[in-house]
Amino acid sequence: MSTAEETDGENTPWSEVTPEAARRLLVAAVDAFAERGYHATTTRDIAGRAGMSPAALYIHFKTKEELLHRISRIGHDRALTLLESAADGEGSATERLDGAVRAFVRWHAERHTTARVVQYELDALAEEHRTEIVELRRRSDAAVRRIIGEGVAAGEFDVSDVPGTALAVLSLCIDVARWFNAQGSRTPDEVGELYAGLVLRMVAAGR
Amino acid sequence: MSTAEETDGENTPWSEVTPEAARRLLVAAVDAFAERGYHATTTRDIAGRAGMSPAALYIHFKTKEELLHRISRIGHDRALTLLESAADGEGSATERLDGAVRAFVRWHAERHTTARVVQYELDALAEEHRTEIVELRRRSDAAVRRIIGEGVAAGEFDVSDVPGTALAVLSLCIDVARWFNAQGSRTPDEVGELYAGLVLRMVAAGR
DNA sequence: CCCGATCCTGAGCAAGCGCTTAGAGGTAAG
DNA sequence: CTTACCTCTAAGCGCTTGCTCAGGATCGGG
Repeated sequence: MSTAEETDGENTPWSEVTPEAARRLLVAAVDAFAERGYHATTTRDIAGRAGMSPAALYIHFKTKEELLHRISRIGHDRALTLLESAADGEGSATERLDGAVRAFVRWHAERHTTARVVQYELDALAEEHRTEIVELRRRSDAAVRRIIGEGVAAGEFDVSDVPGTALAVLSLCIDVARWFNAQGSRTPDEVGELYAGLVLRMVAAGR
Repeated sequence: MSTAEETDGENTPWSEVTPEAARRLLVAAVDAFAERGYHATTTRDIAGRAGMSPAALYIHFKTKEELLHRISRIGHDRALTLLESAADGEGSATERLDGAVRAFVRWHAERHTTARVVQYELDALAEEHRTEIVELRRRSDAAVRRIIGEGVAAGEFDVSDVPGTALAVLSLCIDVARWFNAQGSRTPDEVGELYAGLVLRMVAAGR
């Protein structure tokens, strides 16, 4: 609904987009795409939310699809960075999996507007752009698989189907973007805490 | 992609839709909506897939949205029936949760075309239709919550946040519709088996 | 003052959209 | 045969879509 959630933070989300007018358009597009979906959003709506005329959009972006591509690319880069730095960090596999799930879930809840576009509008991308993004997703999958695999090797986890479990863990986290509501009763931190606990139970070695 | 997956089964999925021409249109709409999304699908495309002229659609359905509503209603009815009959069946909470997850996941995998429309095109429904459907979803949530709650009461499960865990279980199952691919390496049964195991670990009492 | 560069608007084009209408073709009762 | 009904099509209406283009406003350097 509002753009408030995107306008700050420890990491100034869209700072790589310049000039400022282009950033305003992009943030407006994130809101609109998340609210109604890519195909149901008109360029007039995006421009209107950014306080500009429809033609202004085409000074900064060649097409409506380029807007989606830039959003998707930046979002996937951020999500992948979160996962890989958790996977390659220090600590036991248990600690790293806990951290990865916590960070990934927090991002999907806190930035659920962006995440919704990133996770559910993949099919609207042009062929070449989609293949680029799919490669980023493959690396996300690999990061989670790596943590779980190392946990099994270290005897911390008991998992018979590592790829399947990694898929389920990612799937669980991603779906947060679909149901999370900022007005709801849970904060992003609480959801991260809950989910990290559930995931650790899914992989925990017997006892 | 194809309509093959929808054209049979133990329960003849769209048998309640008559006459046959209307059913053909509806099945075509399911395929098209699942493939490109509701808004990106044209009435000309739906009619074309069903081998009819664009105008034929309007003899059987008043609007494009009515098609989506009927698909969504029938799909949600089926999903809810699966969950409630598992929840109210016989056996321990463990057995019932296992059965519920298995059946719900199987449905999302086997009928992933339908499920994708049912789960991800809610926002495209008219206000009155969406509130009707949301009520069905509330009952799905209640069914899962009931099983888990009873398992906790019986000492079979150890769950501190019952609503949160029920939400996560449903979320995990629903997201199968997003990633499941019929050409992939896993059968619906295998996914059901894997997921039922993971869910039981999530709620299992210590040891 | 003029200059070019940058950013934006008003007006609008071609194409495609959801949906309607007039009427054709087939079937079956009277 | 006529008549009524149901199913479907050909044609197209009114509107919205993504996008374009000629030109206006603003600014810093000469």
